[in-house]
Amino acid sequence: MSLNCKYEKVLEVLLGKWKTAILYQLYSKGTMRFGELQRAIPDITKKMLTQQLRELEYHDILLREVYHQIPPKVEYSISAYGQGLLPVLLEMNDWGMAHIQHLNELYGEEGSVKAFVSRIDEIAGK
Amino acid sequence: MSLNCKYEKVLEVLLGKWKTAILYQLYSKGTMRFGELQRAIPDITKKMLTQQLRELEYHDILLREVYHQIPPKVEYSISAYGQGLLPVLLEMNDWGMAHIQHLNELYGEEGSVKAFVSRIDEIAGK
DNA sequence: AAACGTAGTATATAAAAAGATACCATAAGG
DNA sequence: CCTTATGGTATCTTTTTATATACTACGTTT
Repeated sequence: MSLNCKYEKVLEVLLGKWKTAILYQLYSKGTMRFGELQRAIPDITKKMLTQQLRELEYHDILLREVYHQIPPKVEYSISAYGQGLLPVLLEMNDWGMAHIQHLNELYGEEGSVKAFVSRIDEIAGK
Repeated sequence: MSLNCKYEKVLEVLLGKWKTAILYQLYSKGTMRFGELQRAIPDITKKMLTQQLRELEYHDILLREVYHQIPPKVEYSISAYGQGLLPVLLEMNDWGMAHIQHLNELYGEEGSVKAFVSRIDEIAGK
């Protein structure tokens, strides 16, 4: 078996409450400005958006282009390297959708978070 | 594009500091007892181990078999359904290994966490 | 009768992540 | 000369996660 724990690296790259939403926007829409991203992702703060963008940029998933003008303009997009992550995300996506279905079958519609918590309590015998 | 944010579900399943290690053990070794898992994963506490096992059990990734004897014996293994997660993990694994390599090329060997932090600071202009 | 082994639970604490809010620089437009 | 727009940063508080440590149940062994 060639599973050697390195898939954790993917988790590291995707880790953070907002990465999913950011990547979804950028993979779908191509290029977006900072403010555009912020408007597209309700409730995210500038701080969080900046932080998560920097982390993705560090991992070379994102490209950041600064236009030196005032008011400032900064554009974000998926890098060429970052495109290579897409197939992985798509496979995760497929499994994820099937899993939501599976959880419904196991625990019913109301499911997801609510059922999750109470099921945990139940398993724990509370 | 069929990326619709559901890959987040995989993250949810894999979320938690110790899930990676637990799954690694169980996918590799098949069936393990509670204490065996604890010994195989240095530094994990019983509390964390129990919690993470329960979460994986909730998601039907794991099977928990209780032998009613004293001292107690409880065996954990990957469920049939959980086997379906393996291809996803393997693909994540492949990308992860390549990514570690990519980060080395970008930032050098000492890299990973240390370089990560300082690079973030650098990008942030500190 | 006390100690051991197993698979936990309970409770309190510390550390990490996220959120709220205020602030900054600068040019253009009124 | 005051306001607006943009893309942030700084600081503090709250929430979420993880850790440390002690405790339990019970049959078997010493």
